[in-house]
Amino acid sequence: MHQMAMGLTDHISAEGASEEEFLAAYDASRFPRPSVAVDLVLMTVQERRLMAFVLKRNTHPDRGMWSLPGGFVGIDESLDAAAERVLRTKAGLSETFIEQLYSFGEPARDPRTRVISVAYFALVPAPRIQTAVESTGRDDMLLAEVRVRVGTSATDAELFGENGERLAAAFDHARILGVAVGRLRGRLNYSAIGYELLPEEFTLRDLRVVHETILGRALNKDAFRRRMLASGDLRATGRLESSVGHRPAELYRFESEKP
Amino acid sequence: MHQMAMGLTDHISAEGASEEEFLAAYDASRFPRPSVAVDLVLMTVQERRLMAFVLKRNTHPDRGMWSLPGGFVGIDESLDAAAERVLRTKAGLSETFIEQLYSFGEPARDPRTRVISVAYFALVPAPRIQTAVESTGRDDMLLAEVRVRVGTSATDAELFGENGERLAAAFDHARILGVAVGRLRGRLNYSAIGYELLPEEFTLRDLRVVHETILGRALNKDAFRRRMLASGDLRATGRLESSVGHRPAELYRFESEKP
DNA sequence: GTAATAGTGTCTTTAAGACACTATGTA
DNA sequence: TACATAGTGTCTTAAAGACACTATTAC
Repeated sequence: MHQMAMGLTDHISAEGASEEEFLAAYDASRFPRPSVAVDLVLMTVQERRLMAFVLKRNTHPDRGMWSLPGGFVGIDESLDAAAERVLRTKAGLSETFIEQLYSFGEPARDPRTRVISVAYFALVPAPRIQTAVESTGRDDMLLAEVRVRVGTSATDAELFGENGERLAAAFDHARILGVAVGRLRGRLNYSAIGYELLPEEFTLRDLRVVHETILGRALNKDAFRRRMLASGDLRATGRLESSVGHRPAELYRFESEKP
Repeated sequence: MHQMAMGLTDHISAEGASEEEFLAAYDASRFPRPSVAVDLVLMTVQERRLMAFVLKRNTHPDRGMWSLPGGFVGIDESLDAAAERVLRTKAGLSETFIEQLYSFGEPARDPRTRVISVAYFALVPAPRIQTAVESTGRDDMLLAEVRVRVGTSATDAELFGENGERLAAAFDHARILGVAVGRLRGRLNYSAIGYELLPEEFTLRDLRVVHETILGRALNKDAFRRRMLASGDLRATGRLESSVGHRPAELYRFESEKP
Protein backbone atom coordinates (compact mmCIF):
# COMPACT_ATOMS: atom_id res chain seq x y z
CA MET A 1 0.00 0.00 0.00
CA HIS A 2 1.28 3.40 -0.87
CA GLN A 3 1.62 6.16 1.61
CA MET A 4 -1.36 8.38 0.98
CA ALA A 5 -1.86 12.03 1.57
CA MET A 6 -5.49 12.57 2.36
CA GLY A 7 -6.75 15.88 3.54
CA LEU A 8 -9.45 18.50 3.51
CA THR A 9 -12.19 16.36 4.96
CA ASP A 10 -14.99 17.64 2.82
CA HIS A 11 -13.10 16.77 -0.28
CA ILE A 12 -13.41 13.12 0.62
CA SER A 13 -16.78 13.22 2.26
CA ALA A 14 -17.97 10.06 0.55
CA GLU A 15 -16.61 7.88 3.30
CA GLY A 16 -17.57 10.04 6.22
CA ALA A 17 -14.86 11.91 8.04
CA SER A 18 -12.57 9.77 10.13
CA GLU A 19 -10.67 11.50 12.91
CA GLU A 20 -7.52 11.22 10.87
CA GLU A 21 -9.14 13.00 8.00
CA PHE A 22 -10.66 15.59 10.27
CA LEU A 23 -7.26 16.51 11.58
CA ALA A 24 -5.84 16.53 8.11
CA ALA A 25 -8.44 19.07 7.10
CA TYR A 26 -6.83 21.63 9.35
CA ASP A 27 -3.62 21.67 7.44
CA ALA A 28 -3.28 19.99 4.11
CA SER A 29 0.33 21.10 4.06
CA ARG A 30 1.17 18.56 6.76
CA PHE A 31 1.41 16.05 3.96
CA PRO A 32 4.35 16.06 1.61
CA ARG A 33 3.36 17.45 -1.76
CA PRO A 34 4.84 16.58 -5.11
CA SER A 35 6.40 19.29 -7.23
CA VAL A 36 4.43 20.12 -10.34
CA ALA A 37 6.18 21.01 -13.57
CA VAL A 38 5.17 21.55 -17.16
CA ASP A 39 7.18 20.00 -19.98
CA LEU A 40 6.80 21.26 -23.49
CA VAL A 41 6.86 19.21 -26.67
CA LEU A 42 7.56 21.87 -29.27
CA MET A 43 7.27 20.32 -32.70
CA THR A 44 7.70 21.35 -36.28
CA VAL A 45 8.07 19.78 -39.73
CA GLN A 46 11.24 20.48 -41.67
CA GLU A 47 12.26 18.86 -44.94
CA ARG A 48 9.86 15.97 -44.52
CA ARG A 49 11.06 15.24 -41.00
CA LEU A 50 9.15 15.70 -37.77
CA MET A 51 11.32 17.63 -35.34
CA ALA A 52 11.16 18.52 -31.67
CA PHE A 53 13.03 21.12 -29.67
CA VAL A 54 15.24 19.51 -27.01
CA LEU A 55 17.90 20.62 -24.56
CA LYS A 56 21.10 18.82 -23.58
CA ARG A 57 21.37 18.21 -19.85
CA ASN A 58 24.60 19.44 -18.33
CA THR A 59 24.18 18.01 -14.83
CA HIS A 60 23.23 14.71 -13.30
CA PRO A 61 21.00 12.82 -13.54
CA ASP A 62 20.91 11.89 -17.22
CA ARG A 63 23.77 14.27 -17.93
CA GLY A 64 24.42 14.55 -21.66
CA MET A 65 21.00 13.25 -22.52
CA TRP A 66 18.34 15.33 -24.21
CA SER A 67 15.28 16.66 -22.41
CA LEU A 68 12.18 18.64 -23.13
CA PRO A 69 12.10 22.26 -22.01
CA GLY A 70 10.22 22.53 -18.76
CA GLY A 71 9.70 24.50 -15.60
CA PHE A 72 7.93 24.35 -12.30
CA VAL A 73 4.43 25.68 -12.01
CA GLY A 74 4.20 28.80 -9.87
CA ILE A 75 1.93 28.73 -6.86
CA ASP A 76 -0.32 31.39 -8.38
CA GLU A 77 0.19 30.42 -11.98
CA SER A 78 -2.23 28.38 -14.08
CA LEU A 79 -0.95 25.35 -15.97
CA ASP A 80 -1.56 27.06 -19.29
CA ALA A 81 0.32 30.14 -18.13
CA ALA A 82 3.26 28.03 -16.99
CA ALA A 83 3.39 26.31 -20.37
CA GLU A 84 3.34 29.64 -22.17
CA ARG A 85 6.08 30.94 -19.91
CA VAL A 86 8.26 27.93 -20.74
CA LEU A 87 7.56 28.48 -24.42
CA ARG A 88 8.57 32.11 -24.08
CA THR A 89 11.61 31.78 -21.85
CA LYS A 90 13.07 28.51 -23.13
CA ALA A 91 12.27 28.68 -26.81
CA GLY A 92 11.88 32.43 -27.24
CA LEU A 93 8.48 31.97 -28.86
CA SER A 94 4.98 33.21 -28.22
CA GLU A 95 1.59 33.07 -29.84
CA THR A 96 2.02 29.59 -31.19
CA PHE A 97 -0.54 26.84 -31.16
CA ILE A 98 -0.29 25.17 -27.75
CA GLU A 99 -2.49 22.75 -25.89
CA GLN A 100 -2.33 20.43 -22.94
CA LEU A 101 -1.29 16.88 -23.77
CA TYR A 102 -1.22 14.55 -20.77
CA SER A 103 0.06 14.41 -17.20
CA PHE A 104 2.87 12.07 -16.21
CA GLY A 105 3.16 11.11 -12.59
CA GLU A 106 5.13 7.92 -12.02
CA PRO A 107 6.81 8.35 -8.64
CA ALA A 108 10.27 7.49 -10.00
CA ARG A 109 10.12 9.38 -13.27
CA ASP A 110 12.59 11.96 -11.88
CA PRO A 111 15.13 10.29 -9.57
CA ARG A 112 15.78 13.46 -7.55
CA THR A 113 12.36 14.13 -6.17
CA ARG A 114 8.72 13.54 -6.90
CA VAL A 115 7.77 15.65 -9.89
CA ILE A 116 4.43 15.42 -11.61
CA SER A 117 4.71 16.80 -15.10
CA VAL A 118 1.84 18.23 -17.09
CA ALA A 119 2.98 17.97 -20.68
CA TYR A 120 1.92 20.44 -23.37
CA PHE A 121 2.49 20.29 -27.04
CA ALA A 122 3.06 23.27 -29.29
CA LEU A 123 3.36 23.63 -33.05
CA VAL A 124 5.32 26.25 -34.92
CA PRO A 125 6.51 26.68 -38.52
CA ALA A 126 10.07 25.45 -38.94
CA PRO A 127 11.70 28.78 -39.82
CA ARG A 128 10.46 30.42 -36.62
CA ILE A 129 11.97 27.85 -34.29
CA GLN A 130 15.03 27.33 -36.48
CA THR A 131 15.81 31.03 -36.26
CA ALA A 132 15.30 31.05 -32.51
CA VAL A 133 17.69 28.13 -32.02
CA GLU A 134 20.41 29.41 -34.35
CA SER A 135 20.34 32.95 -32.98
CA THR A 136 21.51 31.69 -29.60
CA GLY A 137 24.63 30.06 -31.04
CA ARG A 138 24.39 27.46 -28.27
CA ASP A 139 25.12 23.81 -28.83
CA ASP A 140 22.99 22.47 -25.99
CA MET A 141 19.72 23.15 -27.79
CA LEU A 142 18.64 21.37 -30.89
CA LEU A 143 15.86 20.52 -33.23
CA ALA A 144 15.99 16.73 -33.14
CA GLU A 145 14.19 14.44 -35.51
CA VAL A 146 11.43 12.45 -33.83
CA ARG A 147 10.42 9.03 -35.09
CA VAL A 148 7.59 6.93 -33.75
CA ARG A 149 6.75 3.56 -35.18
CA VAL A 150 3.63 3.91 -37.26
CA GLY A 151 0.59 1.73 -36.69
CA THR A 152 1.20 1.05 -33.03
CA SER A 153 -0.04 3.31 -30.27
CA ALA A 154 1.56 4.37 -27.04
CA THR A 155 5.13 3.68 -28.06
CA ASP A 156 8.16 5.68 -27.12
CA ALA A 157 9.67 8.06 -29.63
CA GLU A 158 13.25 7.93 -30.84
CA LEU A 159 15.38 11.04 -31.29
CA PHE A 160 17.96 11.58 -34.01
CA GLY A 161 20.52 14.32 -34.55
CA GLU A 162 21.65 16.22 -37.61
CA ASN A 163 23.80 13.35 -38.90
CA GLY A 164 21.28 10.65 -38.22
CA GLU A 165 22.88 9.61 -34.93
CA ARG A 166 20.60 8.36 -32.21
CA LEU A 167 20.12 10.78 -29.30
CA ALA A 168 19.24 9.56 -25.81
CA ALA A 169 16.15 11.08 -24.22
CA ALA A 170 16.31 11.98 -20.53
CA PHE A 171 13.83 10.85 -17.87
CA ASP A 172 10.55 9.63 -19.40
CA HIS A 173 10.74 12.16 -22.19
CA ALA A 174 10.84 9.52 -24.95
CA ARG A 175 7.45 8.42 -23.77
CA ILE A 176 6.12 11.96 -23.56
CA LEU A 177 7.30 12.55 -27.13
CA GLY A 178 5.62 9.33 -28.20
CA VAL A 179 2.33 10.38 -26.67
CA ALA A 180 2.64 13.79 -28.32
CA VAL A 181 3.14 12.31 -31.77
CA GLY A 182 0.21 9.96 -31.23
CA ARG A 183 -2.02 12.87 -30.28
CA LEU A 184 -0.83 14.93 -33.24
CA ARG A 185 -1.59 12.08 -35.65
CA GLY A 186 -5.06 11.65 -34.24
CA ARG A 187 -5.88 15.34 -34.43
CA LEU A 188 -4.87 15.68 -38.06
CA ASN A 189 -7.99 13.79 -39.09
CA TYR A 190 -10.52 16.11 -37.58
CA SER A 191 -9.02 19.47 -36.88
CA ALA A 192 -7.32 22.15 -38.89
CA ILE A 193 -3.93 21.71 -37.31
CA GLY A 194 -1.50 21.27 -40.20
CA TYR A 195 -1.69 24.98 -40.92
CA GLU A 196 0.10 25.69 -37.66
CA LEU A 197 3.27 24.28 -39.20
CA LEU A 198 3.18 26.32 -42.41
CA PRO A 199 3.79 29.93 -43.33
CA GLU A 200 0.80 32.15 -44.05
CA GLU A 201 0.73 31.16 -47.69
CA PHE A 202 1.38 27.64 -48.82
CA THR A 203 0.58 25.23 -51.61
CA LEU A 204 -1.54 22.13 -51.32
CA ARG A 205 1.63 20.12 -51.75
CA ASP A 206 3.18 21.84 -48.75
CA LEU A 207 0.14 20.94 -46.69
CA ARG A 208 0.15 17.35 -47.89
CA VAL A 209 3.85 16.95 -47.11
CA VAL A 210 3.16 18.16 -43.56
CA HIS A 211 0.40 15.60 -43.16
CA GLU A 212 2.48 12.82 -44.66
CA THR A 213 5.42 13.61 -42.43
CA ILE A 214 3.32 13.55 -39.29
CA LEU A 215 1.44 10.41 -40.24
CA GLY A 216 4.54 8.65 -41.51
CA ARG A 217 2.90 7.47 -44.71
CA ALA A 218 2.05 8.70 -48.20
CA LEU A 219 -1.41 10.13 -48.82
CA ASN A 220 -3.47 9.95 -51.97
CA LYS A 221 -2.79 13.22 -53.77
CA ASP A 222 -6.18 13.63 -55.44
CA ALA A 223 -8.25 12.70 -52.42
CA PHE A 224 -6.19 15.01 -50.22
CA ARG A 225 -6.76 17.93 -52.55
CA ARG A 226 -10.49 17.32 -52.74
CA ARG A 227 -10.84 16.90 -49.01
CA MET A 228 -8.92 20.04 -48.18
CA LEU A 229 -10.71 22.19 -50.73
CA ALA A 230 -14.04 20.82 -49.53
CA SER A 231 -13.21 21.61 -45.90
CA GLY A 232 -13.85 25.29 -46.53
CA ASP A 233 -10.79 26.29 -44.55
CA LEU A 234 -8.67 27.31 -47.55
CA ARG A 235 -8.73 30.58 -49.47
CA ALA A 236 -7.02 30.75 -52.84
CA THR A 237 -4.82 33.82 -53.16
CA GLY A 238 -4.56 33.80 -56.95
CA ARG A 239 -0.79 33.94 -56.58
CA LEU A 240 1.59 31.14 -57.54
CA GLU A 241 4.75 29.82 -55.99
CA SER A 242 7.82 30.65 -58.07
CA SER A 243 11.18 29.21 -59.08
CA VAL A 244 10.33 25.63 -58.40
CA GLY A 245 11.64 24.13 -61.65
CA HIS A 246 8.25 22.94 -62.75
CA ARG A 247 4.70 24.16 -63.03
CA PRO A 248 4.09 26.31 -59.95
CA ALA A 249 1.15 25.60 -57.68
CA GLU A 250 -1.34 28.13 -56.41
CA LEU A 251 -0.81 29.58 -52.96
CA TYR A 252 -3.55 29.28 -50.35
CA ARG A 253 -4.22 30.76 -46.95
CA PHE A 254 -5.89 29.17 -43.97
CA GLU A 255 -9.14 30.89 -43.12
CA SER A 256 -11.75 28.96 -41.22
CA GLU A 257 -15.32 29.23 -42.46
CA LYS A 258 -16.94 29.35 -39.06
CA PRO A 259 -15.91 32.61 -37.43
CA MET B 1 3.42 38.79 -13.57
CA HIS B 2 2.75 35.73 -11.52
CA GLN B 3 4.99 34.59 -8.74
CA MET B 4 6.95 31.73 -10.21
CA ALA B 5 8.59 28.81 -8.56
CA MET B 6 11.65 27.94 -10.58
CA GLY B 7 14.11 25.39 -9.34
CA LEU B 8 16.50 22.59 -10.14
CA THR B 9 18.79 24.54 -12.39
CA ASP B 10 19.43 21.78 -14.86
CA HIS B 11 15.76 21.46 -15.51
CA ILE B 12 15.77 24.93 -16.97
CA SER B 13 19.16 24.98 -18.56
CA ALA B 14 17.95 26.58 -21.76
CA GLU B 15 18.47 30.06 -20.43
CA GLY B 16 21.69 29.47 -18.59
CA ALA B 17 21.55 29.40 -14.83
CA SER B 18 21.00 32.73 -13.14
CA GLU B 19 22.15 33.01 -9.55
CA GLU B 20 18.57 32.88 -8.41
CA GLU B 21 18.03 29.63 -10.24
CA PHE B 22 21.30 28.23 -8.99
CA LEU B 23 20.23 28.74 -5.43
CA ALA B 24 16.84 27.31 -6.15
CA ALA B 25 18.49 24.14 -7.37
CA TYR B 26 19.67 23.37 -3.88
CA ASP B 27 16.23 23.02 -2.50
CA ALA B 28 13.18 22.89 -4.68
CA SER B 29 11.08 22.66 -1.55
CA ARG B 30 11.84 26.31 -0.74
CA PHE B 31 9.08 27.17 -3.15
CA PRO B 32 5.46 26.67 -2.22
CA ARG B 33 4.03 23.68 -4.01
CA PRO B 34 0.46 23.17 -5.08
CA SER B 35 -1.50 20.21 -3.78
CA VAL B 36 -2.26 17.61 -6.41
CA ALA B 37 -5.52 15.72 -6.40
CA VAL B 38 -7.31 13.35 -8.73
CA ASP B 39 -11.00 13.80 -9.47
CA LEU B 40 -12.99 10.97 -10.95
CA VAL B 41 -15.76 11.25 -13.52
CA LEU B 42 -17.49 7.91 -13.12
CA MET B 43 -20.11 7.57 -15.82
CA THR B 44 -22.72 5.10 -16.89
CA VAL B 45 -25.79 4.89 -19.13
CA GLN B 46 -29.11 4.10 -17.51
CA GLU B 47 -32.48 4.15 -19.23
CA ARG B 48 -31.25 6.30 -22.10
CA ARG B 49 -29.70 8.83 -19.75
CA LEU B 50 -26.02 9.54 -19.25
CA MET B 51 -25.27 9.50 -15.53
CA ALA B 52 -22.33 10.44 -13.32
CA PHE B 53 -21.55 9.55 -9.74
CA VAL B 54 -21.48 12.67 -7.54
CA LEU B 55 -21.22 13.48 -3.84
CA LYS B 56 -23.03 16.15 -1.88
CA ARG B 57 -20.67 18.48 -0.07
CA ASN B 58 -21.43 18.88 3.61
CA THR B 59 -18.99 21.68 4.45
CA HIS B 60 -17.99 25.00 3.00
CA PRO B 61 -17.13 26.02 0.41
CA ASP B 62 -19.90 25.05 -1.98
CA ARG B 63 -21.76 23.30 0.80
CA GLY B 64 -24.79 21.44 -0.50
CA MET B 65 -23.46 21.40 -4.03
CA TRP B 66 -22.45 18.23 -5.82
CA SER B 67 -18.85 17.30 -6.46
CA LEU B 68 -16.87 14.56 -8.15
CA PRO B 69 -15.21 11.98 -5.92
CA GLY B 70 -11.57 12.88 -5.45
CA GLY B 71 -8.53 12.56 -3.28
CA PHE B 72 -5.02 13.85 -2.91
CA VAL B 73 -2.19 12.08 -4.66
CA GLY B 74 0.18 10.36 -2.24
CA ILE B 75 3.83 11.33 -2.36
CA ASP B 76 4.81 7.85 -3.53
CA GLU B 77 1.68 7.10 -5.49
CA SER B 78 1.31 7.31 -9.25
CA LEU B 79 -1.56 9.30 -10.73
CA ASP B 80 -3.17 6.14 -12.09
CA ALA B 81 -2.89 4.46 -8.68
CA ALA B 82 -4.49 7.46 -6.99
CA ALA B 83 -7.38 7.37 -9.44
CA GLU B 84 -7.89 3.67 -8.85
CA ARG B 85 -7.78 4.24 -5.11
CA VAL B 86 -10.49 6.89 -5.38
CA LEU B 87 -12.54 4.54 -7.54
CA ARG B 88 -12.16 1.82 -4.93
CA THR B 89 -12.64 3.83 -1.75
CA LYS B 90 -15.24 6.34 -2.89
CA ALA B 91 -17.31 4.28 -5.28
CA GLY B 92 -16.53 0.80 -4.04
CA LEU B 93 -15.54 -0.33 -7.52
CA SER B 94 -12.49 -1.86 -9.13
CA GLU B 95 -11.44 -3.26 -12.47
CA THR B 96 -13.48 -0.80 -14.48
CA PHE B 97 -12.39 1.01 -17.60
CA ILE B 98 -10.48 4.07 -16.43
CA GLU B 99 -8.23 6.55 -18.19
CA GLN B 100 -6.75 9.95 -17.62
CA LEU B 101 -8.83 12.82 -18.94
CA TYR B 102 -7.23 16.23 -18.45
CA SER B 103 -5.56 18.31 -15.76
CA PHE B 104 -7.22 21.39 -14.31
CA GLY B 105 -5.02 23.97 -12.71
CA GLU B 106 -6.62 27.39 -12.50
CA PRO B 107 -5.21 29.00 -9.34
CA ALA B 108 -8.67 29.85 -8.00
CA ARG B 109 -10.49 26.65 -8.88
CA ASP B 110 -10.53 25.68 -5.19
CA PRO B 111 -10.96 28.75 -2.97
CA ARG B 112 -9.24 27.16 0.03
CA THR B 113 -5.82 26.46 -1.38
CA ARG B 114 -4.08 25.80 -4.64
CA VAL B 115 -5.13 22.39 -5.87
CA ILE B 116 -4.21 21.03 -9.27
CA SER B 117 -6.59 18.28 -10.22
CA VAL B 118 -5.80 15.48 -12.63
CA ALA B 119 -9.19 14.28 -13.80
CA TYR B 120 -9.86 10.67 -14.78
CA PHE B 121 -12.91 9.19 -16.34
CA ALA B 122 -14.22 5.73 -15.71
CA LEU B 123 -17.03 3.71 -17.27
CA VAL B 124 -19.07 1.02 -15.62
CA PRO B 125 -22.34 -0.80 -16.43
CA ALA B 126 -25.27 0.84 -14.66
CA PRO B 127 -26.21 -2.06 -12.38
CA ARG B 128 -22.75 -2.24 -10.85
CA ILE B 129 -22.66 1.39 -9.76
CA GLN B 130 -26.36 1.47 -8.94
CA THR B 131 -25.88 -1.41 -6.52
CA ALA B 132 -22.86 0.22 -4.95
CA VAL B 133 -24.76 3.47 -4.34
CA GLU B 134 -27.93 1.88 -3.01
CA SER B 135 -26.12 -0.51 -0.69
CA THR B 136 -24.75 2.40 1.30
CA GLY B 137 -28.19 3.82 2.04
CA ARG B 138 -26.62 7.28 2.09
CA ASP B 139 -28.32 10.32 0.63
CA ASP B 140 -25.18 12.31 -0.06
CA MET B 141 -24.17 10.16 -3.00
CA LEU B 142 -26.07 10.01 -6.22
CA LEU B 143 -26.10 9.00 -9.82
CA ALA B 144 -26.98 12.34 -11.45
CA GLU B 145 -27.99 12.79 -15.04
CA VAL B 146 -25.43 14.68 -17.08
CA ARG B 147 -26.42 16.79 -20.04
CA VAL B 148 -24.08 18.58 -22.37
CA ARG B 149 -25.31 20.63 -25.27
CA VAL B 150 -24.65 18.69 -28.44
CA GLY B 151 -22.72 20.16 -31.35
CA THR B 152 -20.65 22.58 -29.33
CA SER B 153 -17.35 21.66 -27.76
CA ALA B 154 -15.83 22.60 -24.42
CA THR B 155 -19.08 23.52 -22.72
CA ASP B 156 -19.98 22.91 -19.13
CA ALA B 157 -22.24 20.03 -18.24
CA GLU B 158 -25.50 20.35 -16.35
CA LEU B 159 -26.52 17.95 -13.60
CA PHE B 160 -30.07 16.76 -12.89
CA GLY B 161 -31.52 14.72 -10.05
CA GLU B 162 -34.03 11.91 -9.95
CA ASN B 163 -37.01 14.25 -10.39
CA GLY B 164 -35.48 16.34 -13.11
CA GLU B 165 -34.42 19.09 -10.76
CA ARG B 166 -31.23 20.94 -11.59
CA LEU B 167 -28.29 20.14 -9.29
CA ALA B 168 -25.50 22.63 -8.69
CA ALA B 169 -21.98 21.41 -9.38
CA ALA B 170 -19.23 22.40 -6.95
CA PHE B 171 -15.94 24.08 -7.89
CA ASP B 172 -15.13 23.66 -11.59
CA HIS B 173 -16.69 20.24 -11.71
CA ALA B 174 -19.34 21.23 -14.28
CA ARG B 175 -16.49 21.97 -16.64
CA ILE B 176 -14.67 18.74 -15.82
CA LEU B 177 -17.87 16.84 -16.55
CA GLY B 178 -18.25 18.71 -19.82
CA VAL B 179 -14.74 17.82 -20.90
CA ALA B 180 -15.37 14.19 -19.93
CA VAL B 181 -18.50 13.95 -22.04
CA GLY B 182 -16.70 15.55 -24.95
CA ARG B 183 -13.90 13.02 -24.71
CA LEU B 184 -16.34 10.16 -24.43
CA ARG B 185 -18.22 11.30 -27.54
CA GLY B 186 -15.01 11.58 -29.50
CA ARG B 187 -13.75 8.16 -28.48
CA LEU B 188 -16.95 6.38 -29.47
CA ASN B 189 -16.05 6.84 -33.11
CA TYR B 190 -12.77 5.04 -33.10
CA SER B 191 -12.52 2.80 -30.09
CA ALA B 192 -14.48 -0.07 -28.66
CA ILE B 193 -15.68 1.79 -25.62
CA GLY B 194 -19.45 1.33 -25.58
CA TYR B 195 -19.01 -2.23 -24.36
CA GLU B 196 -17.71 -0.93 -21.06
CA LEU B 197 -21.22 0.23 -20.24
CA LEU B 198 -22.99 -3.04 -21.02
CA PRO B 199 -23.22 -6.46 -19.39
CA GLU B 200 -21.23 -9.33 -20.90
CA GLU B 201 -24.03 -10.19 -23.30
CA PHE B 202 -26.08 -7.57 -25.05
CA THR B 203 -28.10 -6.98 -28.17
CA LEU B 204 -27.19 -4.64 -30.99
CA ARG B 205 -30.05 -2.44 -29.85
CA ASP B 206 -28.53 -2.17 -26.37
CA LEU B 207 -25.25 -1.09 -27.92
CA ARG B 208 -26.93 1.44 -30.19
CA VAL B 209 -28.90 2.94 -27.30
CA VAL B 210 -25.64 3.42 -25.40
CA HIS B 211 -24.11 5.20 -28.37
CA GLU B 212 -27.20 7.33 -28.93
CA THR B 213 -27.35 8.33 -25.29
CA ILE B 214 -23.73 9.39 -25.20
CA LEU B 215 -23.87 11.24 -28.50
CA GLY B 216 -27.22 12.84 -27.72
CA ARG B 217 -28.72 11.99 -31.11
CA ALA B 218 -30.37 9.13 -32.95
CA LEU B 219 -28.23 6.89 -35.12
CA ASN B 220 -29.18 5.12 -38.31
CA LYS B 221 -30.16 1.60 -37.26
CA ASP B 222 -29.01 -0.23 -40.37
CA ALA B 223 -25.71 1.54 -40.73
CA PHE B 224 -24.97 1.03 -37.06
CA ARG B 225 -25.61 -2.69 -37.32
CA ARG B 226 -23.43 -3.02 -40.42
CA ARG B 227 -20.60 -1.01 -38.93
CA MET B 228 -20.56 -2.92 -35.65
CA LEU B 229 -20.71 -6.33 -37.28
CA ALA B 230 -17.95 -5.30 -39.68
CA SER B 231 -15.73 -4.11 -36.84
CA GLY B 232 -14.92 -7.69 -35.93
CA ASP B 233 -15.30 -6.97 -32.22
CA LEU B 234 -18.61 -8.81 -31.79
CA ARG B 235 -19.19 -12.53 -31.34
CA ALA B 236 -22.71 -13.88 -31.77
CA THR B 237 -23.68 -16.21 -28.93
CA GLY B 238 -26.57 -17.92 -30.72
CA ARG B 239 -28.77 -17.07 -27.74
CA LEU B 240 -31.66 -14.62 -27.83
CA GLU B 241 -32.93 -12.09 -25.36
CA SER B 242 -36.21 -13.12 -23.76
CA SER B 243 -39.49 -11.67 -22.52
CA VAL B 244 -39.28 -8.45 -24.49
CA GLY B 245 -42.82 -8.49 -25.90
CA HIS B 246 -41.67 -8.67 -29.49
CA ARG B 247 -39.24 -10.59 -31.62
CA PRO B 248 -36.12 -11.10 -29.49
CA ALA B 249 -32.72 -10.04 -30.76
CA GLU B 250 -29.60 -12.11 -30.74
CA LEU B 251 -27.14 -11.65 -27.88
CA TYR B 252 -23.55 -10.72 -28.64
CA ARG B 253 -20.32 -10.55 -26.68
CA PHE B 254 -17.47 -8.15 -27.08
CA GLU B 255 -14.31 -9.92 -28.17
CA SER B 256 -11.66 -7.91 -29.94
CA GLU B 257 -10.13 -9.47 -33.05
CA LYS B 258 -6.61 -8.32 -32.38
CA PRO B 259 -5.37 -10.13 -29.28
C1' DG C 1 11.43 21.57 -77.05
C1' DT C 2 11.79 18.52 -72.28
C1' DA C 3 11.19 17.77 -67.33
C1' DA C 4 8.38 17.81 -63.68
C1' DT C 5 4.70 18.75 -61.11
C1' DA C 6 -0.16 21.21 -60.98
C1' DG C 7 -4.66 20.49 -61.68
C1' DT C 8 -9.06 18.23 -64.00
C1' DG C 9 -12.23 14.53 -65.27
C1' DT C 10 -13.99 10.11 -64.74
C1' DC C 11 -14.52 5.40 -63.31
C1' DT C 12 -14.47 2.25 -59.39
C1' DT C 13 -14.89 1.05 -54.61
C1' DT C 14 -16.56 1.54 -50.02
C1' DA C 15 -19.51 2.97 -46.43
C1' DA C 16 -23.53 5.43 -44.87
C1' DG C 17 -28.49 6.66 -45.34
C1' DA C 18 -33.14 5.42 -46.79
C1' DC C 19 -36.54 2.32 -47.10
C1' DA C 20 -39.16 -1.72 -48.36
C1' DC C 21 -39.82 -6.23 -47.02
C1' DT C 22 -39.59 -10.64 -44.41
C1' DA C 23 -39.00 -13.05 -39.75
C1' DT C 24 -40.43 -14.26 -35.18
C1' DG C 25 -41.31 -14.44 -29.89
C1' DT C 26 -44.88 -12.58 -26.86
C1' DA C 27 -49.35 -11.50 -25.55
C1' DT D 1 -53.66 -13.65 -34.83
C1' DA D 2 -51.73 -8.93 -33.96
C1' DC D 3 -47.91 -6.33 -32.32
C1' DA D 4 -43.48 -4.69 -32.20
C1' DT D 5 -39.08 -5.02 -33.17
C1' DA D 6 -35.25 -8.09 -35.47
C1' DG D 7 -32.95 -8.73 -39.39
C1' DT D 8 -32.21 -8.74 -44.81
C1' DG D 9 -31.90 -6.81 -49.44
C1' DT D 10 -31.46 -3.13 -52.46
C1' DC D 11 -31.13 1.50 -54.23
C1' DT D 12 -29.03 6.02 -53.56
C1' DT D 13 -25.49 9.17 -52.05
C1' DA D 14 -20.98 10.72 -50.57
C1' DA D 15 -16.23 10.30 -50.26
C1' DA D 16 -11.86 8.00 -51.19
C1' DG D 17 -8.72 5.57 -54.43
C1' DA D 18 -6.98 4.91 -59.09
C1' DC D 19 -5.62 6.66 -63.16
C1' DA D 20 -5.65 8.95 -67.56
C1' DC D 21 -5.18 13.30 -69.44
C1' DT D 22 -4.26 18.35 -69.98
C1' DA D 23 -1.81 22.70 -68.22
C1' DT D 24 2.09 25.48 -67.14
C1' DT D 25 6.50 27.14 -65.65
C1' DA D 26 11.72 26.49 -65.45
C1' DC D 27 15.32 25.13 -67.92
